[in-house]
Amino acid sequence: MWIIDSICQDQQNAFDYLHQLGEMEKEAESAVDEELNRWIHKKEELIEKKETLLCSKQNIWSDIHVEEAREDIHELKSAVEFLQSLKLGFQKQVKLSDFTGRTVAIDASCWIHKALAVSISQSGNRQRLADIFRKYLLIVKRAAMTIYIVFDGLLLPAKASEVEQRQSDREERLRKADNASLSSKEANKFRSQAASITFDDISTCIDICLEENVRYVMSPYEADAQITFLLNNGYADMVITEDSDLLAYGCKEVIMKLCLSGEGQHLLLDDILDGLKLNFQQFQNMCIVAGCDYLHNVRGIGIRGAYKIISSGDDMFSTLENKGAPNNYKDHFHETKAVFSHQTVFDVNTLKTVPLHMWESNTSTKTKHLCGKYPLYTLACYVCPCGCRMGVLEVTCNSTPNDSVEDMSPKTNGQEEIKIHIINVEEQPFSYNIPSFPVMSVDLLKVQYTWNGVTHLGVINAKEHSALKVGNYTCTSHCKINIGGVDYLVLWELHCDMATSCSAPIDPPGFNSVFNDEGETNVREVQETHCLPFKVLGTCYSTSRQKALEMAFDCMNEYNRPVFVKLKAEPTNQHDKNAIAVHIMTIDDWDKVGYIASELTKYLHEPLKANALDVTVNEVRFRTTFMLVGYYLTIDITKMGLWDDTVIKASSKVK
DNA sequence: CACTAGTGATACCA
DNA sequence: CCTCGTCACTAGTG
Repeated sequence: MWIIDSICQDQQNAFDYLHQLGEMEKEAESAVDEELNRWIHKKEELIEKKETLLCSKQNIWSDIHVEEAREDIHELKSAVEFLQSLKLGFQKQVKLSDFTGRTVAIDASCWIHKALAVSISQSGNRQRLADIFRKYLLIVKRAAMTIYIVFDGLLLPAKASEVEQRQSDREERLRKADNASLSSKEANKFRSQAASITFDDISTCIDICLEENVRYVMSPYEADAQITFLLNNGYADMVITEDSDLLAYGCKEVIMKLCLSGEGQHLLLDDILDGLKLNFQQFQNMCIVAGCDYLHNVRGIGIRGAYKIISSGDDMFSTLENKGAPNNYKDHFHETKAVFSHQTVFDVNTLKTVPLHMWESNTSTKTKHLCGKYPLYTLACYVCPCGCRMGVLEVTCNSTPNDSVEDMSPKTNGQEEIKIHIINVEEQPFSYNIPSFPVMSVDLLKVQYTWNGVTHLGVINAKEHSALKVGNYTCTSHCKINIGGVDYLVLWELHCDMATSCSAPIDPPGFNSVFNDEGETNVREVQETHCLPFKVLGTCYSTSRQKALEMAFDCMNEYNRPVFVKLKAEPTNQHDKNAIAVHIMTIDDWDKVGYIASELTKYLHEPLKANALDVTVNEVRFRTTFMLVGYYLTIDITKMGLWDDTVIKASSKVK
């Protein structure tokens, strides 16, 4: 604008100026060009860098097999769905009590994750984690099963993109949670989705295992491989887990989807193999061909495609190449197979890390590295099978698999009994942080003891043996430990040779005799009755209802004490004059926990008035699906004569 | 038609 | 600083 003005006022000057401007523009242009070139160059650099990164990402897949195996889970779930669709009937609904006396290995991570999600969605913090974890533990204990809890091991460096993706997902959810327009309840739900397991959480759960005298194993890498090892070597008979990938590892007997009522789905690998007419190797191949992360499935090959290829008996690699598999597919396939077969696990007997299955002699060193000999050292914790105390063992692995753990393995078997004489106990405990695992720390006391006439240095758990005196002891659980370059023997479990006091576990309060009989007598005397389950709605409406139901759950499952139910019409209910509320009594008071579905109330009013209904608890169920977390109640309503078909239909339709 | 890949919605009563 | 969802449905493909 101003230039037009000046043209009008002084043409010559203006033209000069325009000329100048033109020169300036030229300069500017070349400057822009330069800048542009710089950026183009930079872009090329970045692309190059990105390619290098991508390349190295492929090369270091050994480090990330934990992440990748996670992908398998997804695919294998569809494998199970597929099996279901074949209607093989391999899956049976069972109760845990059917397995009394068996030894079970449990994948702890699914419980922790579930419990954490519940805790945060309910209260916004992690406080209830311990509570819920213990509940799960107790239902297995109550079935009188021997337990091995298996925790996931050290985290390996994960794929950068994967981690970023997950991180951003989590941040997105947290951002949603901070949205002010949401109620605190909704916000907590978003937070629960963003929650991730921390070392503290694991520590909490380990403490619970110790308190409950439950053996646990810290797996060097994946819990799944560790569990498979326990099963293959007879340390456990069966598995409890949420994931079906245990089947692909070769676990024979799996219980999935265990809920707090003690019910779950029971799977036998042999049934599945029979049904599919495959041997185990073929089954495992099928699972891999159907796709996992670092060995992505060939586009267009899903679970059925994989099944067809495997069951046809043709050479699967040529078939897959025809379908567009990349050249290196075969190599990657074998590497995947190795991770499934030879992943490093912890041998609870020899206290060494070993491959899940022995290596074939001609396996390349490179492939061996892929299965978890990589870290310089790892750690395994266990509770000795004879006693109840924890043993800790530091296992150092060399980076070359061949001379893996020979030097560092303890000379003594941790379960072998030794008779010792303690001659000196230091007064001041010191805290020992277990290397590479930040949360595990124990307070130890240094002691001197003689064994076979030779004096040794040892340590004892300060908490457990605070009042330990000099004298003769039998040690039933011990392991070697190295502190500041000095070897000590950790004496986990000590029995004084003179005293034989043994504190029995405390039984839950015995309500049984008082209540057990009367609840059932009424039902039995009535003949020609018909019992129908009714779902109770609105149980998650308020925390008071949830609290009452939680109490009911504990009464039924922990104390074997009956819970009484009654129906109560609410003619004064503002929304529906026909409303029928459901009340339960646990200890001494009636609590309203929900309502009968509105479409069913009309069938109940008359017999209710006539006092002709008998109402009992069918089940209290704890559910943890997305956005739906809490205790749900189903009641049985029994009446004289048969329920009408319309009622049966309507009742089954509810929710 | 059989199968796969991708997407979106999911919850709380009377 | 820190681990995992699932179902039902649809559009697309060979």
